[in-house]
Amino acid sequence: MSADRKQLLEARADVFKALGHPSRLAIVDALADGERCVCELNEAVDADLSTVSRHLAVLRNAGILSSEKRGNQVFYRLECPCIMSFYGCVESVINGTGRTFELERLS
Amino acid sequence: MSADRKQLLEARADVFKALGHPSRLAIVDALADGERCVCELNEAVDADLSTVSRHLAVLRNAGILSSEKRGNQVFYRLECPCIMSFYGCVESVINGTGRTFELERLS
DNA sequence: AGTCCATTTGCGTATTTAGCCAAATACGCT
DNA sequence: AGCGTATTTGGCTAAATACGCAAATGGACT
Repeated sequence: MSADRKQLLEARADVFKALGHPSRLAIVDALADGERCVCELNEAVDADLSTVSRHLAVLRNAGILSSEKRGNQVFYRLECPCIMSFYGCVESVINGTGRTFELERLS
Repeated sequence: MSADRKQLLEARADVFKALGHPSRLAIVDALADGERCVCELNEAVDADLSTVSRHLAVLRNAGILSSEKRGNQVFYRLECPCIMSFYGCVESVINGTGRTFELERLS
């Protein structure tokens, strides 16, 4: 396997790894319809604020979120809303149906 | 957060977690155009056969792959090929462009 | 029963990740 | 400068994950 390919696979894996935690998916959901500050996200996640902050860092490092400080607060937003389009397929995996819903057209 | 929602988020996270490893993504790629036996997949992955076997188990448990034993070989296949459609968006996350390529139409 | 082949599993170790608390930082306001 | 609010970071512990080696399993064939 070439070094380039290995790098590509690692880069992709990092994105999926970042999505691989329920709290982080809750954060992504909460950002689906626009930016939120950390304190709002904290309410969506049922974990210590410091833990939420670390989850946010994971998502930001993966390139999934971007953040902007305004005044006292830090606002996070989805960098690539296309992520929301994963769920149809993910749900089909979960249900074990093999169905692909809307995304079928793309394959 | 309701128990149902928590369960949904965990189920989704399990799928992403399963995809969150470069060797497992290499396996998924190798299965993109049809089933393969373990020994073929082993060649695609540069790791001990026992490690590959465990990666396969992770993907199967997540519902991403299914397996069938024929003769003394085990064949794996992608249960939901729609997963391949994730890459456009994932690539855009990696590139940090915010572009969504083909998937944009779906959001 | 015995052998070969393909795959999985038991087990030990090393690494990574998640979580919390407490301390640090950054900003706005007085 | 000093205070209050918002967020991040240091440090620790517990739990989960990844890995290879060696042993076990299961099927096919003699």
